[in-house]
Formats: sequence, C-alpha cells, structure tokens
Amino acid sequence: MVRPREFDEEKALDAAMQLFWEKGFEATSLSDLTSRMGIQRPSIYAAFGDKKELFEAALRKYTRFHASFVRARLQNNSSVIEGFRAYFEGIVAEEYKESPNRGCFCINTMVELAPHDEKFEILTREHQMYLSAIFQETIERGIRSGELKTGTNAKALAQTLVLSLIGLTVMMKSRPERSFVDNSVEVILTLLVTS
Amino acid sequence: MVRPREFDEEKALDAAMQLFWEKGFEATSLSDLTSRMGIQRPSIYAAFGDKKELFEAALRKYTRFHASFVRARLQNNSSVIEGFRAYFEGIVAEEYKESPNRGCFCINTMVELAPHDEKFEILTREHQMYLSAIFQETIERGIRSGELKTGTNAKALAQTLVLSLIGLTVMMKSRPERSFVDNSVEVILTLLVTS
DNA sequence: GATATAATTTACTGATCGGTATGAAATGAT
DNA sequence: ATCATTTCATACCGATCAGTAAATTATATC
Repeated sequence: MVRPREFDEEKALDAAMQLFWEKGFEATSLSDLTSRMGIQRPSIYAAFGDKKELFEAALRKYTRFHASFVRARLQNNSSVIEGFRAYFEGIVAEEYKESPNRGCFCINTMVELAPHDEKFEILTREHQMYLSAIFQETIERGIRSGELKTGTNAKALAQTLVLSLIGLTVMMKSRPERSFVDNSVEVILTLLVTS
Repeated sequence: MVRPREFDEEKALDAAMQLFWEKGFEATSLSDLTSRMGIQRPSIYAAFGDKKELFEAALRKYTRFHASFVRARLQNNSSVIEGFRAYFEGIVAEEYKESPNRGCFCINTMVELAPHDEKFEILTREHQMYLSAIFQETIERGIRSGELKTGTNAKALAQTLVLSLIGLTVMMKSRPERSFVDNSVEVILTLLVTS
C-alpha cells in the first residue's frame, strides 16, 4: 500500500449513482461513467469491480440514503397524517421540478433488472419491505397517539401506501397533468382516516 | 408490387412485441429480434423502419389490445366492485404464474423511455389517461346503478385506481410475498365503498 | 536515494451493436 | 418468355460495447 488513491471513492460512486439513476443500467456506458466519475476505466474496475457490481454499489448507496431520508421525513412531523401528506406532496413537487424525470432509482431497477436478475429482485424487494416497515411503525405510532382509529390494520395500510407511492412515482414519468397526481394523493390519504 | 411478402407482418410484430415487453428496448438487440421474428434484418427495416419505430409499433399494438382487454373485463361484470376485484385479482394471479415477470409493456416503457423521449412520454401518458377514462365510466355506471355512493368523485377515484394498478404491477416485479399484494388489493378496493 | 508496490494513463482486445449495400430469387404485367 | 419490381439472404459497414494488458507515475518504507 504505497501510492494513495487520487480520487474520492464516495464522490466517484455518487457520480455513478446519479448516472445509473437517470439512465438505467443498459443505457449507461462505461464511457459515460468514466467521464462523469472523472476517473479512468481501470480505476473503476480496481475500485468497484465490473459494471454490474458498480451498479449494485450505487443502488446500495441510494437505498441507504433513501431509507434514512424517508424515516426522517415521517418522524419529522408529530401528526402521522400530516407527515405522510408532507412526504407524498414533497415527492410530487420534487418530481415536477426536475427534467428528465429520474423517479426512484430502486423502482427503476425493479422494472429494468429485477425480473432478470435475482440479486436485484432481492435487493429491491428488501428495500420496499424496509419502507413498508417504516410506514407501519409510523402508522402504529398514530394509532397509539389516538390520531388513527384503533381498528386500523397498520401492516396492510403500510403496504398499500408503499404500493401507492410506487404508482405515483412511475405515473409521473409520463408527466400527466398535475391534477391527476394531486387528486390521487388526496384519495390515498383518505385511507389513513377511513381505515 | 410484384413479389409478395413471405412473412406475416402481424405475427412478426407480435413476436417483436413479446420480446420488447420481456426485455425492454435497450436490452433487446436486432439479433434477438431477427431470430424471434423469424425474418432477416433488412426485412425488419423494410416493413417497420428502425429499431425504435419497430418498438413504437409493438407498443401501439400492445396498448390497443390492452385497452380492449381492460374494457371487456370491466364490462363483463354487472357489479362494478366485483368487476374491479376480478380485474385486480386476475392481474395478480397472472403475474405470479409467469417467469420472468413481464409486468405491463406500457408501464415498463414509462420507466425506461418516457423520461428521455417525448414521443413515448406522450404515448404512455395517453394510454394511462385512456385507462383512467374507462375506469371512470365504470365507476359512473356503479353510481347510476346505486351500487356506489352518490357523492363519489368518479374521476379522482378512477385516477387513484390507475395509479394503484401501476404500483401493484411494478411491485410484483420484485416478487414480494403474495400477502403483500393481496392485502393491498383488499385495501384499494375499500376505496370504492368508502368514497 | 533506492526499491517495492500500487494507482495511474494509454492503448488496445474481441465481440457485438444498429444499420445497409449488394446481388440472387421470385412474381405480376406485358 | 421477358422485363420491371420488390423481397429475400448474405455479407458487410463503422461505431461502440465491456473489459484488460502494459507501461508510466507516484509514494511509503527502508
């Protein structure tokens, strides 16, 4: 161990993540990666392995960040309903700002790779299960505090919210009228009060 | 017009559709296409144009079929709620049977191409709007028949069901436990009675 | 300062990509 | 039967793909 690495591995991985997130696995070439990561090809292979291993590292970085982001957003608000509302509406607002519409890296991977690669089937599924668990804990907190009805099925409701969020994120990729997603968010949130 | 075409254009397009549906645009090569379509490369270009035009033709064929399939399914049942239930549960049952998990060609395209290609942004959005309109008509029929409450917001509810269906379809790509989607379908269907 | 070791750069590999030029084969019109 | 026309199969195009061999550069240890 004599010559220190000249580039910041985390920064390079972050650049790769941005690129894979925006373009997906197949449409991102090694040339794209070298230029965006600011390092040469052999450096990528030395630090991260082949293209798919780099993709996996990028996705893991994303899911780590994403999980703590969601957790923070939901815990931020003392009202469970307002917490979910802020989270859902925040995602819509963010997504309509950016172009092209990146959506969620994990969801993109579920569509592109999960059906053909068991490793990514498992990885993406586990992330969704983790999100579902966070949602469930939040809902249970609302039940304990009396904000939500006692009879609420926290698990089923959490699962449905995760699923709705996926639908929301994917739907926005086709840039429907804003009212379409706004209406849907409103209806989805009623599940919290009627359940 | 002297030498007749030796292959069936519809059959060839259908083969292309199956392939693009299963693997997406980028991961499907022309070699894949020629072998599956049973015709040579120049025949593809003569009949359908380049790879992206062929993809577009395949997607249009899919959405045409899909729209009439959905319409038939929902009109099949005199009960609106049972119609939606049969449709949602049918999709789940179908998806857990097949491997790899193809999902919905239109949804796959929303994720892979819509953010980077306006043509597909529009095409996929219009299909989702069309599905939403079918759903809305069905819901309005339920309101007229007295099966659904008079105050129901048919449009918002239809949009939410479309969005939920997208979430359901994408979620299944990671093959979660069957109970995850079963629970979600159950919760989603409650929207029809509580709204 | 010499040496060992690892990171860097350059240039390259064979394979495959999407797309096409070319000529043979086949058919309807005359 | 000949000819014009279109489809067909073969073989090819330059470009790009993911991945690597080889040589240069830089640093920590001695």
